[in-house]
Amino acid sequence: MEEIDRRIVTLLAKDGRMSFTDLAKETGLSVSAVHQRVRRLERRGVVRGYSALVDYDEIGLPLTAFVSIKPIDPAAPDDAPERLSHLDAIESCHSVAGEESYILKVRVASPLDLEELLQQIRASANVSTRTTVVLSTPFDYRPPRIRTDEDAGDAAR
Amino acid sequence: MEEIDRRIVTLLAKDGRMSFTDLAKETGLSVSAVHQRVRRLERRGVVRGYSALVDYDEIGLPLTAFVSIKPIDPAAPDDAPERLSHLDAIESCHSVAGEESYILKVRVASPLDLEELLQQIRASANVSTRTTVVLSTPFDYRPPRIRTDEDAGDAAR
DNA sequence: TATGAAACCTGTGCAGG
DNA sequence: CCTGCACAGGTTTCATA
Repeated sequence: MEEIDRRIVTLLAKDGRMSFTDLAKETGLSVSAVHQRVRRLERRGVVRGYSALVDYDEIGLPLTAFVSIKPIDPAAPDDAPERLSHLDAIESCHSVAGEESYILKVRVASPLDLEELLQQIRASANVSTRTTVVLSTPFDYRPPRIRTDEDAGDAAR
Repeated sequence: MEEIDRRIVTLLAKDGRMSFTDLAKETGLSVSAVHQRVRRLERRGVVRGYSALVDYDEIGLPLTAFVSIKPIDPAAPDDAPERLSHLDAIESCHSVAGEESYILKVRVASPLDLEELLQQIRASANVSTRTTVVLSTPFDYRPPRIRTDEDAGDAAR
């Protein structure tokens, strides 16, 4: 991906509703050229979709927690993600290196709902859980800084 | 927030670029009514913004990690978030209950970049770090299920 | 890939209930 | 808080280079 595509993705990550007209102004391309590039980025999966960022307090899900899970039976096949995906309180599921096998991020309305969710997680995936409650969120969902080719050198320096 | 607003937010969380016309169709309201509601939701901060969801592998940041931090000097004033916000590899920063004080989610290009970032984190905020590397991400950024008023009872059951 | 022009569709403001 | 209308501006396609 080269410079202009990077710029487009950066802009759309910051403002997912930016118009093609504005993207064209920012990139110096014509509207149609930008249009083609955005569609291509979507098709290639560089841009996976668009989302409104929501205030979780406002929508009645003020309690966030990280839940690390570990299989009860380490010999059993690991299909935790499929077993957990029906629980829509789970926002994300990452397989991780370390003592536990997955880290989940969950959003619930109350401590009681968290308790119920943890029971569902344990029952659904046959795992033990370790929960870290979020107290506040100084920042979240910051858009990525998209690497330029020069950045590639940074790590080597 | 009542039913129609909830529906609008749900739809925009799933597709941040959905047109007002389509939102109107989905809600049964006129375009202008939807328009007013969306603007109001934005003004009230229920909708905090819009973002393109990006494939981090594709943009050259294939390595994700969770970094838990703990102050070296527990007596010092805790201004870690401000001290860390300039590091744009940090996507999110949550203050948490538990042994550590914050959990950061970071995105970098390589293990070497992760090493460098950890040094910067430790130096910038005078903290120790504990890092959990993400191996794969079965799912992420799932849109929330917005609570209906009936959901309020769930926890009590 | 790029462009400009044409056709069509949306966003937005306003008058009115 | 709703609707419908008007028009400016955005989106999308196409012919062309």
